[in-house]
Amino acid sequence: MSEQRQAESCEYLCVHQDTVEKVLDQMPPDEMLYDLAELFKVFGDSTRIKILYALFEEELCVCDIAQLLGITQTAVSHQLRVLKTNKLVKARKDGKNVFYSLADAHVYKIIGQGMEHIEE
Amino acid sequence: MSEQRQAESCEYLCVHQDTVEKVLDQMPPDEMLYDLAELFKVFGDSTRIKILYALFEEELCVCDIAQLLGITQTAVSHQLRVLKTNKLVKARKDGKNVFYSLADAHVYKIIGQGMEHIEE
DNA sequence: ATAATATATGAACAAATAATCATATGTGCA
DNA sequence: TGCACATATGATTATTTGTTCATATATTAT
Repeated sequence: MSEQRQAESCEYLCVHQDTVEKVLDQMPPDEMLYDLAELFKVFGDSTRIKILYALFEEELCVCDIAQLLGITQTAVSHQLRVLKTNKLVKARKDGKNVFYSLADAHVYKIIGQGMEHIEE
Repeated sequence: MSEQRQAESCEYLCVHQDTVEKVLDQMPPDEMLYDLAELFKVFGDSTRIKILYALFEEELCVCDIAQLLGITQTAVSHQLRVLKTNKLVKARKDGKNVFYSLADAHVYKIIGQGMEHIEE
């Protein structure tokens, strides 16, 4: 069926068939590219970026983050859930508080690379 | 005004004030974090990720990309515009064709870091 | 047990966005 | 000049998504 859609999409065939096939060979599976987009989507929101950046320094509880960013506790909780689901932060419960911290070093690296790009 | 919202956001002050202030000191300006989110938003769509990945190999014209991904030329053009606006791809005109290629090495690096994270 | 606080969650709403359709622009060729 | 093709663009629409509001859950102290 993918063949059909391709046929529809480009009727007049300017296409360099050999090039297209070569590139197609080296493309990762669709599912992986989809997951990758999903990951970047998580970074693609300023509230979540701010949360991640705040956690660069040290672990913070939900209410700390809310005050830090000047947004409601509810909004923070929702976004923390997104970040946690995508394994970008981890949670540590301590009494009534839940302290969040970065899950691993990839978060630094990804954000770092992004920073480099916009600083041009 | 930011002060007011902060006060509203956390009425019961579980907040560790010293920690919050320390983190606040080290946060980049809001505008930068906003730009950063905008950049990642561009990577946060599977069509655009596929286009970028396809361009890893070599430059491609619009119609090549359309066939490669099995989507319409119009959809490709729209997304290429987003990518170009954000300086992730550059265009080279050759007769009726417009060939697109990656704008710089950051694209590789950012996607590479993302890949590392999902491969776990 | 009850009250107070910290966090989480579900539903609803508003804003953002990606694809589609129709059409415009630009380029090469007869 | 006129036609065919490659790409771009504007408007519309359907979907996604972030916030808010109301409320639920969990923990501590009285």
